[in-house]
Order: sequence, then C-alpha cells, then structure tokens
Amino acid sequence: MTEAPGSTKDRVLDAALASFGTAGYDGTSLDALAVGLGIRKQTILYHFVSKRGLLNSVVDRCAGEMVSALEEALVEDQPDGDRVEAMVRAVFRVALDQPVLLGLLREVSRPNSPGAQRLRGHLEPLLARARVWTEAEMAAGRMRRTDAQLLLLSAYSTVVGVATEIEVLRAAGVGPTLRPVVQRRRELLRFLRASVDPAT
Amino acid sequence: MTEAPGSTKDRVLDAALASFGTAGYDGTSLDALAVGLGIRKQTILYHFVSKRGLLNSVVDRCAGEMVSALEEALVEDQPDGDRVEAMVRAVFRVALDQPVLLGLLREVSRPNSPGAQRLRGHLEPLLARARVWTEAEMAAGRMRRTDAQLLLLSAYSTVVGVATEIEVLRAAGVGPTLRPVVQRRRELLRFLRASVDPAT
DNA sequence: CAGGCTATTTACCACTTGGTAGAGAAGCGG
DNA sequence: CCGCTTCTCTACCAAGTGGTAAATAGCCTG
Repeated sequence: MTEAPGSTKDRVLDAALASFGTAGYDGTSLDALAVGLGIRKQTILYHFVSKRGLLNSVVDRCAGEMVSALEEALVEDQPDGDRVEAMVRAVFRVALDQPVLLGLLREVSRPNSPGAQRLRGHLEPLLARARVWTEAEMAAGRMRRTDAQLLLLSAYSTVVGVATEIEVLRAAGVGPTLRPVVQRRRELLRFLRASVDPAT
Repeated sequence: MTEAPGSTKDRVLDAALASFGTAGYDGTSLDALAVGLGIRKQTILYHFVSKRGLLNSVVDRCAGEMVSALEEALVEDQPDGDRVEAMVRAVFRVALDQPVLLGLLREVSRPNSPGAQRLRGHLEPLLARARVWTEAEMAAGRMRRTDAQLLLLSAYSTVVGVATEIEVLRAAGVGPTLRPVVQRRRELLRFLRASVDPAT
C-alpha cells in the first residue's frame, strides 16, 4: 500500500508536509504546491480528492512515523533502562532529522485546527499505554504520585515545545550547531526526572 | 493615544486578536471579521490601512500588555523575593485572564510568520535585561553556570508552552478547572528551580 | 451657515482560491 | 488492434480574497 518514494504521490506528500509545517494549512495553496513540483494542481486533487484529504494523508504518514519511532524506543525495555530518556531521545532525533515534522505537529495540534482531531486519533492509543505504565510506576513507588494523564500531557507539551524550539532557533540563525541541542536535551531530562522523582 | 475601549477601532482589535489567535492570520478574513462586528470590511481598512497593518497593531498592543505585566512582576524586588516565580505567576495570570493572547503568541512566534519579527522587536529589550540579570546571578553563584541566552530562551519557550497548553486543555473539554492549572504551575516552578539550582 | 475633518458606507476590481468536467496519453492483457 | 485502467493534462467556474475610489453623514470650529 505504501507508495514508492519518488512517485508523484510521494513527492506531493513531502512538499505538502514542508508547506503545511512552515506556512500552515491556510497559508498553503494547491497551485503553489503544484508549481513547486512542476506539475498541475489537478494532479494533486486526483491523488488526494481535496485539500483536506491531502492534509489528512500528511498527518497520517507523519503520525505513523512519530508513533513508530516512539514505540521503537519503548520496546527496548532493558530492565533498568530509563524509558523516559529513551522517548526524549527519540523525539529529539526526529526533531533533528526532520524538523519540518515538528512544524506540522505544531500547526496541527492547535485546537480547532483541521487535522487536530485526526492527530489525536493517532496519538491516543499511545497515550493510553503510557498512562497505564505511568500509573503502574506510581503504584510501585518509583514515581511521585500525581495525576498521570496530566503529567503525561505536561511532558508531551514540554518535550514537543522544546523540540520545536530547535526549529525556531535554526530559523533565527543560531545555526544547526549540535551543542545547544544536546545541552537543551540534558536540561529537559533533568526537568523530567525532577518532576517525577518520588522524593521531595 | 490609546483608543477608548468600546470604540470601533478597539472592538476591531479585540475581534482580530481572537481570530488571529484561534484561526491564524491566513485563516482570518477581513470580511468575516467585519460581519462578526456588524460593520463593513472597509471600515477596518480605514483604521488599519491593510490586513498586515491590523496584525501589527494587534501584536503591538498584546506585546505591550505582556511586557508591562512582566515588568510589573519584576519591579517588586523584595530582596529575597523569587523573581522567577513572580514572572511565571505573571505569565500564568495572563494565560488565565486572556487565553486568546497566548493563542496569538503561538501563532506569531512561528518563524517566517508575519509579525514574528515585530514581536521579537518588542521582546528583545526585555530579554536583554533578563540576560544581564541572569549573568549577574551566575557570577554571584546563586545560579548554575550555563549559557544565559539559551537558558532564558528555554525558560521562555517552556513557560509559554505550558501556558498555551492550558488553552488546549480548555478546548479539549478538560474544563477551566483551576486545579490542574495550579498543579501545572507548581510543576513548572519545580522544573525551573531544578534547572537553575547551583547544586547538582 | 460654510468648510473642513473623521468615520463609515456602497460599489467595484483584479486576482487567487479549491474544485469540477472532460480530454488525451501511456501502459497492458486479451 | 481493442478496451480497460491509471495518470496527467487543459479549460473553466463560482466563491472569496485584500484593496481602491468615491460618496455620504455627523460633528466641531470659524
């Protein structure tokens, strides 16, 4: 079912991701997208019925990548391996490899945004799993007792916010230097640990 | 120079803030804005020359409110008063009183967004002041030594991200309950302190 | 009352938007 | 060669976009 990379459909998806992530949904025109690809707008509409359909496809693909990256990080459960750290590293890797993806996430995670609901649909099962795990950790005394759902949402928004910030910094000309990114990740991990530490 | 509240110009600014913050700049049409106010689109253009001019005015007003709220929190420098906490409280107060303002901040702080540069222009002097203060704290050993600019940017993005999250939660139907907000603020403060603590 | 200012209106305009209809073209199995 | 499917194209369209020009009304000052 997956389209071969290099096919027209796939090229459209790439370009759409970049445009939605930077210019936003409303700021993206099918004409401009098509011109940038050297094709006609109607070709896009042939593959994805409507602009909304295109957004849905882009969201589906990106959510898929994101979720699989996170699940991959979760599977490797070395007994005392820090799952939280694994997940943060996964998100940061994505943020560095495909910064545009974070742009889309930012765009689409705005309430009332088209595609927001669809994104939630993809992330919800992951969130549910994480909640179960978190509550188990709390019950075992390895995590400070608090509202699991709220804690996860906080962690999510914080991680994504920080990762997004990398993109902003890059745009601001601070450059793709690796140093601040690594430092930032270290600070974030310090935060998450402190926020979860059963002591205090 | 300030427009009397209730005047047409001021009503337009309010409506524009709400629309820009929720639907985004491109998602806002002058016609729809005018209809919502019971006036004609050309009246808007009379007061603010162009759509871009309207955005600039909205950004100016909001940045002004934000900056003054922060400066007010900074002025009260009781000797051992925690300035960081004061600022966080100020931001959260804004987030609760005028959630739309956070929406605008989110929209306009996207790189390549119209108005992003203008926003930076407003926030930069505040950032400069904060940097000087932070470096002094570091020199005095009251804060862990690190890149001040980077630390501030991190803190900024984190605080704004968390505050924005409140709006998201509200939209998600989690409701305007005060409890999670307070809890979230407490967690955030814990983070900022840990991130700044000279020990560790 | 005259005359200028401010504010809001009606009437248009050039252009872009997403989307429809239908025609070719390219490949492929019979 | 035919007919079928898949893909891309040209040609159009109705609706909406931001913006210009000019008319009208109210109001204060002289």
